[in-house]
Amino acid sequence: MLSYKERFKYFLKERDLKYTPEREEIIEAIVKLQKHFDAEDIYQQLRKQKSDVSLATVYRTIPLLVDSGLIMETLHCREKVLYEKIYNKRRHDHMVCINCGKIIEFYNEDVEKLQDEICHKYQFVATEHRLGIKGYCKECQDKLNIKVTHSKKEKN
Amino acid sequence: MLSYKERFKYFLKERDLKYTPEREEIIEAIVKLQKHFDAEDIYQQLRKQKSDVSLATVYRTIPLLVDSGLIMETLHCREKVLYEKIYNKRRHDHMVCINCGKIIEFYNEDVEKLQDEICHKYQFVATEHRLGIKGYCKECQDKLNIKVTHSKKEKN
DNA sequence: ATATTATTGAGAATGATACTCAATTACATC
DNA sequence: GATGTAATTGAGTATCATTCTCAATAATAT
Repeated sequence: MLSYKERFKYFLKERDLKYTPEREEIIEAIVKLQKHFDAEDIYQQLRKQKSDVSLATVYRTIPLLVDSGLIMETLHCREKVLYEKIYNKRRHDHMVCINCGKIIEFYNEDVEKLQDEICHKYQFVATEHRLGIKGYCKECQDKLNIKVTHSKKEKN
Repeated sequence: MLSYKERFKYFLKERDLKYTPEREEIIEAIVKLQKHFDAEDIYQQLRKQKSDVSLATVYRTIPLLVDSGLIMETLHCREKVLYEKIYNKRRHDHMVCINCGKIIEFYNEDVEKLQDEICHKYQFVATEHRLGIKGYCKECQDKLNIKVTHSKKEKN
């Protein structure tokens, strides 16, 4: 398994694109970022590294990072696109607490099986899926005094 | 089951908000809209109805429509939020063709079961979920000569 | 070393959505 | 039906993330 830098360099070469210092610094930045991040987070991390790659270049580089399989768009939150590193990580889905904003990652084998089943039925070839569950995390349930009533909708 | 208008009127009254002609015209517009739509689509439908509700009012009304359970945010496409009517409809998920953009709706009971299971494990209380599958629809598979290899990732 | 072509930064442009504010209106109460 | 009050409206402006433009620079192949 190649390192992030090597993988990116290889990807660029494949497409006759150039491996510039700016692109290297961006790779260094995303490697350091944890969890979910947006373009601005990458830009701030670059500042921390004393790099002065422009925000425009960050935006220009994101599609390359996505195409090279290093990161992927995962969540839309408050009109922002969030990314996360996916190279060398197993895929997972998300639960988002609508009270505190906490993001919980989970992996479930059955989701993949279900996807296969559904795609087969509709003659669809999937390249990816995203399952997002919104609701309340344990802490917020306690805080807000929400009672657990599994998936039963309250009548109104 | 109340009509869209009655449901909205009731919702507004509950909150001491006013049922204005503009809001009524917006309701009439969304009732006529099919499938997935955005704020601009509502605005255009209003124009067709010879209503001159402003776009600002459309944006202001959308959260009310969401809170009243008449529509819901369903997909993010090209940085736009898409909505769809959900009142009196059973919930479903989506497959989106990344070639032609076609949206296929599907309902699968097991998705709900899976959600319960996952939420139970993580002590999470779900209010909603969204499963989106991206890939290629039948027509585009044929057009692009894509072979079906269910969910096996090609090695690279 | 040179030529070619991609890349960069800066700033302007875009486009969806939100805000501001004065004028208007819905509705509860009289 | 008239009145008061708070909600609502349209128009225009503001915001904010993202994309584009363009001239200057730099990475690679030869």
